[in-house]
Amino acid sequence: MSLQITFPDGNVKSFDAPVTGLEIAQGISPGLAKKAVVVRVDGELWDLTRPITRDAQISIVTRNQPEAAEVIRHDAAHVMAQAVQELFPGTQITFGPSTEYGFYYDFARSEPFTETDLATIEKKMREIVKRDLPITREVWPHDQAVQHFEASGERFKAEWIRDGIAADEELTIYRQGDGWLDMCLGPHLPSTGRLGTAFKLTKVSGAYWRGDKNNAQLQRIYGLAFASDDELKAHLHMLEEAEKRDHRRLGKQLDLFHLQEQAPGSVFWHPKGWTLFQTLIGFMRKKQFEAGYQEINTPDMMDKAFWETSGHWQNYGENMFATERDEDRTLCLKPMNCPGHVQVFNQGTRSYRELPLRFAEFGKVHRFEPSGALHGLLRVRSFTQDDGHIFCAPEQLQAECVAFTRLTLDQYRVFGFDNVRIKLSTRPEKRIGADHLWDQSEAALADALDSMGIEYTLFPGEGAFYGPKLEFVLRDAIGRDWQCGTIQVDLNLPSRLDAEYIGEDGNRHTPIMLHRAIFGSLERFTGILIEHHAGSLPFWLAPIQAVVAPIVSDADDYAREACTALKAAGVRADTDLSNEKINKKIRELSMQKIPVIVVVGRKEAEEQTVTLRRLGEERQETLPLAEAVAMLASLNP
RNA sequence: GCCGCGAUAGCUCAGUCGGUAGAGCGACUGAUUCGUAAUCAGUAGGUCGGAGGUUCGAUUCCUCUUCGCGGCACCA
Repeated sequence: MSLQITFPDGNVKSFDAPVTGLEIAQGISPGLAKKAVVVRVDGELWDLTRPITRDAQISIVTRNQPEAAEVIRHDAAHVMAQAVQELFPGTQITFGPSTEYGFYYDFARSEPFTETDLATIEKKMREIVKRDLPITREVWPHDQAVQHFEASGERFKAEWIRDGIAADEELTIYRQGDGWLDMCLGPHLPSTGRLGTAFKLTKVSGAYWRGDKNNAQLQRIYGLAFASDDELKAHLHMLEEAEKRDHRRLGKQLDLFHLQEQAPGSVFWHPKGWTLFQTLIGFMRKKQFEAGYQEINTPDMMDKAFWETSGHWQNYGENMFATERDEDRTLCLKPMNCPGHVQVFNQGTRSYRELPLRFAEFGKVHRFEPSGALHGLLRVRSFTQDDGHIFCAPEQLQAECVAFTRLTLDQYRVFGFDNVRIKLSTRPEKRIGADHLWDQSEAALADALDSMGIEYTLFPGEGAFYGPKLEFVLRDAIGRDWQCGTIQVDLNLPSRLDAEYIGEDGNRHTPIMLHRAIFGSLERFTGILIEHHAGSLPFWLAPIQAVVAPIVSDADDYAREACTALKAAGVRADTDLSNEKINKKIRELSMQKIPVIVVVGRKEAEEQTVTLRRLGEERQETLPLAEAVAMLASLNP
């Protein structure tokens, strides 16, 4: 027997007998063998100890390569599972994959794991790493695997093999040391010692077996794992930084808003937060006016019967708030603005000449979100949408999509979001509306993007039952994605609510309706904005844009004068006349993320000048008061 | 909604193996007027999330409950 192994550099080596990746690596250099994690065999990742029995192209994957991290993380999950079973006999293993920065493993155990257990488990993991147990791959027949797991009380594993793995599929078992084993696709490291030390257990939580809430509740333990200690350290540092920009923390620190238990999921906006909120609305109001929208306002509560007609009660009634009064009618708080907008459209007789008709509303909607889903400003039960509905003829669809996409991307850029991705979701299995309308609608969305040369990702079957949609996903300063804007074609609601217009041909037609939003939820967008900028909002958005800080109290009057001048020019200004040294004032105002500190001392008062210090800069700039006022005022839109 | 954890001064947090609580910052008062990230001193401030229970006595132990946090599920 002879086999040819081809290396990445094109070199070929012959072997007389099956050879493992580890042996090949050792043949090259002991250093390589030590750094090796897995071996790539004809594009597939294999265990280093798995014999290669055929001609193949191979490359040794070392731990500093990106593919290695996943193997290391997956191994960490297995080592953790073994540690848990050694420490807590009777705990069942289920499933434990690698994640973006680490791993988790779901366990079934009647007693809950506590935070202190994490330290114990982690210690045991380090012990298993030290034992340097060999990890070996075995192929088992299905029956044997089912029998084994059932005999050892691993009912979840047995179920998974019975239901989840086809009989003709190869079933691999990974043995860690003598006693412990798990069913797994692999690949794995040759021994537990290679895992290294760069891992850390982070949290314990609940999870449902196979992700279904009707199934058993399992306990999930999360951990981080990296190829090197430095990477782990860097990641922990990053997490700390992310925590510092948490909008809930900054909301308190910067006195923007608060939440309290009497109003779960609803926001108390403080003056500064509301200023920011209103600045966003004002900005969008202006942009939408320029884009041909007419702003309207529709009722917050409407008869339940109306929501039955629109179909919302049947589909989403579970999540709607309804009144309870001694009346023979029930009113519902609106979860969406669209039915109201159709009512405005329906007043009078509409002509094709009026189309496209674009309505906008900064409407506050209420949705009964599950208690466990609430999260600061990002997931609330009452929120304000920058909602809009466009009523148009089919042939106007594409142009409207183009206009909206342009408007949306322009606005995001202004807010500092340059990285925006677009998702196009098309017809699902269960849907209403004729296929030719779906054809037309999907084409309108796709052609709109193509005509602008904008890339997008297709999500077949992910559209709403009433029409296809585009979704706009923002990537923030630390790489997190947020879906905000959307435009959705609605082939359902107009006819359901009897919307009609008289066409050029004199006949009645049902308009096509587009739902669209750019911010989505203003509350949520505000939260995203706070986190994206880590609280240091750009000048034009900052609730307080400039604070005049006198150095000595002799300059207080001049400080007031300067502040008045700034306010008169439309700058959101304030004074800091506290009896503190300028050092303290600079510190406090910097921590409050005030974009511009206007320092005035005796010299400035005499010369009618001001000294500006911008947030995050030590550079100072002294200039005449009038000039400074004009300059700062010009920064506002 | 589910699993787990938590709730102490305006904020951040310490504490009490059951004997009615402390710090720093902030607030207030006074002194200080000091040119770019914390001047000094003093004072006030808490039914220890809510309701029940055990106990001579509960902020501490138990039960329920509300809200929050971390995930899971959900997100029209």
